[in-house]
Amino acid sequence: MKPLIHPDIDNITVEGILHALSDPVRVAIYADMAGAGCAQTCSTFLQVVDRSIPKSTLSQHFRTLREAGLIRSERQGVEMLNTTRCGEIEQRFPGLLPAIMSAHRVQLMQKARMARRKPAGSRTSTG
Amino acid sequence: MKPLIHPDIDNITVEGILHALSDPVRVAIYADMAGAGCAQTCSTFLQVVDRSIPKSTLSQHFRTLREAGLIRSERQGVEMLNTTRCGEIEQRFPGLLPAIMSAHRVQLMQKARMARRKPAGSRTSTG
DNA sequence: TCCATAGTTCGTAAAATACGAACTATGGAA
DNA sequence: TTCCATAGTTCGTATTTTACGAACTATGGA
Repeated sequence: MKPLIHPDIDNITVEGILHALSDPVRVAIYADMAGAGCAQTCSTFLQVVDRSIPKSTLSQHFRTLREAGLIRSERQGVEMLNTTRCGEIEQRFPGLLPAIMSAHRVQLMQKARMARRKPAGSRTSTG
Repeated sequence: MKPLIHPDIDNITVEGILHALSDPVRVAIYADMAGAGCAQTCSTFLQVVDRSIPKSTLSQHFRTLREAGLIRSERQGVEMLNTTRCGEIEQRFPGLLPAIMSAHRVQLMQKARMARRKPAGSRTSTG
């Protein structure tokens, strides 16, 4: 098993962060993790991401988050404990993650409103 | 020629914005455009992005920015005038774009510092 | 030693991206 | 009107990235 890669704080890039968080599954994972306040295992997120996502795919998503510098993963017995690196990133890119998380919440709330308005799976046609 | 697609403000997603700005060429274009204060043509950015980038590729980048809702493009005679939609987006996702642009500037400044420190094209080895 | 659990890696099919060639739309000159 | 130049788009294809099942690795416990 190859050792996990955690980039040094100075090698974390804005593009890497944005790319990592531009995927709905990953941003959901990250948001949940940021809100959790304590380290969480990978499998925890099988519940967060309600679709039954293959664990190989989930593993890749964690790798992407890790190599973008967003999270730190440490083996703890048979499982893997993940924590966000938001403190470090806040130092390097002040306000970036809070703004993304805030925007993410705005979007979640809007989605919830839309779902309440039109129950079945219909979408607005946007030319 | 198909009509240009500009998503309605309510259909602009955080993921779409992050994806669009997760490319170094696109974020450079967007940053320049946001700083310009007036509409700019596509070809303007051939200078901003110093690499000689093919115009088909540049066109695709503009399309990505446009369809993510970040910019608005209007034909003006023989050329295309582009403006950011930062006002609208600020309403929907307050603070998101300023934070990304700020982080981008931090990164540019760090790169400039590094380049001054080590003139030739050498990079830090980050395992 | 054997098994279960948690996650990684590999192989391959599907999707996204880059870029040259060909095309479209507009404006100006002959 | 016809022809040409400019600015940008679209198409075709090679390359890169991503998704996911199958096989593998690492740890803990019976």
